[in-house]
Amino acid sequence: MKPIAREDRGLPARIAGDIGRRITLGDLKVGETLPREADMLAALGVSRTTLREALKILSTKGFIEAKPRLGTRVRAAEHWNTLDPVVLSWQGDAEDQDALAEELFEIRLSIEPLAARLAARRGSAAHHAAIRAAFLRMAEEQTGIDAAIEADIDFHLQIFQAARNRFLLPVSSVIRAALSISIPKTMAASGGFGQSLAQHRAILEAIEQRDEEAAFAAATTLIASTYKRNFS
Amino acid sequence: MKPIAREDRGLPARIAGDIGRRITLGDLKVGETLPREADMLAALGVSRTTLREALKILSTKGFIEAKPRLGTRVRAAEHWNTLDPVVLSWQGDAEDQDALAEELFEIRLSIEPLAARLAARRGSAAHHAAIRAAFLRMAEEQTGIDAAIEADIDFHLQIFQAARNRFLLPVSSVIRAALSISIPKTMAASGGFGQSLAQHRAILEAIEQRDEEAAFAAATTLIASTYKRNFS
DNA sequence: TGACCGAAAATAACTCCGATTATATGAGAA
DNA sequence: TTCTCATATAATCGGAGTTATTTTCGGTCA
Repeated sequence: MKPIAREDRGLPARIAGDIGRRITLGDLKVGETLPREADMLAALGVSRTTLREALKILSTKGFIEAKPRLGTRVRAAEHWNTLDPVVLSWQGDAEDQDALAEELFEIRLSIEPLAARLAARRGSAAHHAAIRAAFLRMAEEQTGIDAAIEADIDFHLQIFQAARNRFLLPVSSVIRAALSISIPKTMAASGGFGQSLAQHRAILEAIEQRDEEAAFAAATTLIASTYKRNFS
Repeated sequence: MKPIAREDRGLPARIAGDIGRRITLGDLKVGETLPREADMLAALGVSRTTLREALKILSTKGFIEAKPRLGTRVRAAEHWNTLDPVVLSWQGDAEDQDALAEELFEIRLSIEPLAARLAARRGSAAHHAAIRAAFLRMAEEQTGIDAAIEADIDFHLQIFQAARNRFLLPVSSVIRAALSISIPKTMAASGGFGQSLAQHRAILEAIEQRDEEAAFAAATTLIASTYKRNFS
């Protein structure tokens, strides 16, 4: 299983990350036209193709917009594809991380119960088995803290898989990236782990019994209490 | 105001669309390695740079994965960035459009009430005014059917703007693309328009009075009844 | 004299091209 | 079995020509 998602492979991706981070940090401001192609080539020391691919990446993520004669401009934050895990990792360096985490919880509180409900409704037996397997790995005493975190993340992802909704999957990739950051913080509040485990079990059993409402409610409880542990 | 979002500008984007559609249509199957660079160059009649930028676009949308010596492979559908409006438009040509529309309604039913609640909680006066303006344009008798649809879409988008949640915005761009397809169908069920208008008004007033629960409930009602009009 | 319209120039992104470099895989030998 | 090397393929490079859009300048009409 790969660590998280290293999409920083390749020179263009790294260049795109450098520029993207400078944008999220406010170093490059919205509306500003960044240097001309020729100037950036000299500054970065890469070839035109590499730079162009980097800019293409930023463009598909909604960060920039290139027009002839005008140059390449930084687009407003509302156009950014915040759900892209890579974009999220760029924003992870920004200073308003608490606000970002709170906004993420708002959307998780809305999405994860839905995923649990759909997983109960139309998840296959194989899907349910995968969820259970992740839970067992998580509950296993012997597993170390890192493996438990990995299993926790996998538990949530398997629920999204079981929901069989194509619009849910891209959201899950964000949640994966976010969980890998927030779970350790949650774990640190020791004693919370036992409670968290019981809440995970409640979700699992509701899904296996195809009790949609119970699954929805259990997921709501879990996210809400996780939210409280992180913000109070 | 721009028509919807013409991201088909540029030759690489068109090539990417051609290949992307072939993937969503199942012409190119998952796991399959598509032809070598050199062969595709000849088949498409474009330059290497153009093809590479097209493949880069597909890569950022999670459609393909390129590795030296192995070739470029089609990734599984669960990696696709379905929330990308462009990807949605590609899938619009696929055959299982009804299932896709149903999945979209599932997520809208979960997301839009949240957006309405947040808009009521922390939307500024300017945000609320923008929502009201969209509603008035929509209610105006004189406006033609096309303008009314445009206003309807704008109404929903303004709510997402007012919600001030960065993770909600990328979702809204999908809903915009989807609404432009589904609304005409809904409108066709004539008589529904009057009811729909009243439901929009209920959302607007709840938001303006900062009544979070009422806004949440009203949005739920609207989406649910829209769903029923489309699927029964 | 002032405002408006049209054509040309300037600028920057866009497209194309062929060569070179890096890397991963698989075959063959130790 | 393990290590090494050949090979196929994507990744990177740099340059030249093309296209599109804005700006500016010149002319015309009121």
